[in-house]
Amino acid sequence: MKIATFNINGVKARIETLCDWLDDSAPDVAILQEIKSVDDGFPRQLIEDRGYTLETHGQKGFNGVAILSKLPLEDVTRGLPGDDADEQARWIEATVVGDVAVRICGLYLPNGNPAPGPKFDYKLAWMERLLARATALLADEMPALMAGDYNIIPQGMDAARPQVWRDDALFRPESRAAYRRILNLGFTEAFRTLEPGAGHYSFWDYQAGAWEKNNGIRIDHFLLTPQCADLLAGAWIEKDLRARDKPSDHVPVWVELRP
DNA sequence: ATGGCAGCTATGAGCTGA
Repeated sequence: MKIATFNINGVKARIETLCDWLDDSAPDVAILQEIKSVDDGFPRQLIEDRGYTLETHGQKGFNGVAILSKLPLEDVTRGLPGDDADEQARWIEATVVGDVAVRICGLYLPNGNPAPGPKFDYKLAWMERLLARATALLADEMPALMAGDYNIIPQGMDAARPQVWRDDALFRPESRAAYRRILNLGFTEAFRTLEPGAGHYSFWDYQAGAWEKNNGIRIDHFLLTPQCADLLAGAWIEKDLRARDKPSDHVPVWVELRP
């Protein structure tokens, strides 16, 4: 089973890119972020025509996450537990029922800039709630993964120019420590586990020729529970998509799970 | 990453993103 996470930066602006990608790359499951659309505004028919079941958790204008699957989806939940007042659509869960059932959590972690400030506080508070959900997932002792745009540069090697990001919310010590606390519960970060080298990125800014200069960062990640890590057969970044017409500023990151 | 780009919005100049 091949699973991809992809921050598409607006489903209405990216629908042609998204459909071409589904046709060409054929993920069994796609976890999308920044759909920037309410649920009713999602071009559902184009997705279903391609054989996908679609579950969305949208919001007007910003944020918004979705899960697409060629296999049945069960037990869908929306919203990260822990703060009923949080209205930002950044979390969706569903169980994919294939040869083995896998709990899929799709996330769009807050950016947090400028730091310090209220947006940075929201990021860290959100990560505390993520830690709690991650702890509960581990306690279930089932194959499960949390994937999406983490807005975290885990290490210096995950940025072309790490010194530029030193004070940024994506790289500040508090952000990376919060990310490590989750990892250290016992999760496996799929890509880094299989690819120890530097120079692999999942985002290049639209500005200042970042793509042409390969001035990227790696901020889209798959975190696997031990039972899911046992199934890990591959992990890669679909970098080529960034060079196409009307690209997102992110590219898809993949894992393959094999029972 | 510095403004420069891109997408969104009670259509418009302002917000958000990373």
